[in-house]
Amino acid sequence: MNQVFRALADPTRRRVLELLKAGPLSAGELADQFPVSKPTMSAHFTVLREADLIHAHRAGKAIIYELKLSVLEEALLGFVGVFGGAPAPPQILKTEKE
Amino acid sequence: MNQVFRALADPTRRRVLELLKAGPLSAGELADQFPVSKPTMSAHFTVLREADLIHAHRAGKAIIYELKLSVLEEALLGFVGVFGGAPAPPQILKTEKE
DNA sequence: CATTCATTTAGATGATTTGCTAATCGTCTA
DNA sequence: TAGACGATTAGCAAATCATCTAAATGAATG
Repeated sequence: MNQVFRALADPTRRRVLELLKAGPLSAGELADQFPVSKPTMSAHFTVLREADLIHAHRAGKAIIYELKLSVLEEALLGFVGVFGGAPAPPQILKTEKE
Repeated sequence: MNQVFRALADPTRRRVLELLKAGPLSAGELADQFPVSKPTMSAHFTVLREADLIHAHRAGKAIIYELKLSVLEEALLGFVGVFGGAPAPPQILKTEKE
């Protein structure tokens, strides 16, 4: 869980997760969305992978990343859950894609 | 919001928030719970204050800290909420907003 | 099988973070 | 008003982080 919060501390990495929520993308497709070099993006992917927030697999020359939504939700909701007090958090925002 | 995630990236600071959820505590009472020096804890409090996650007020010699639960919940639930199902928000890659 | 393409690894650098000790700042109290 | 007390600020060292360019790797293709 510490690694999840570490990973989430960087805006670039949070944005990567947001892009990935729409569906899997290759390292290159992701990198194209940011104003930093590909090696830098590769390092960000490593941090996200170590936090178990994304999963990678090779498809030909490309490497495809996909979001592990349940890990993200469990970490964040789990932490917020500790603070059970005020307005009850709606727990309905699970995997309701369309 | 970036500052909130930055603040949450450190385990000591997350633990401070958890201790504070039970009620306000002075800087010294908080510091007693951790194996680091008081100046170091003071620096952590500064980070939490800058993220607007805690509020400080003086009571005699002591400085009392209390959790701002709504700020924490809004940041975390707000972020998790983005992962509810809607398509990726069109956003420009300039990183950072505040 | 040499080349090209997608991505990662290596190695370096400047910025930021975390931690310390020593010194200082407010506030209370004898 | 002089200490004592709780906490913060100053100043510094060590570790980590985000970033870069150049080089290496793995897989497809002519």
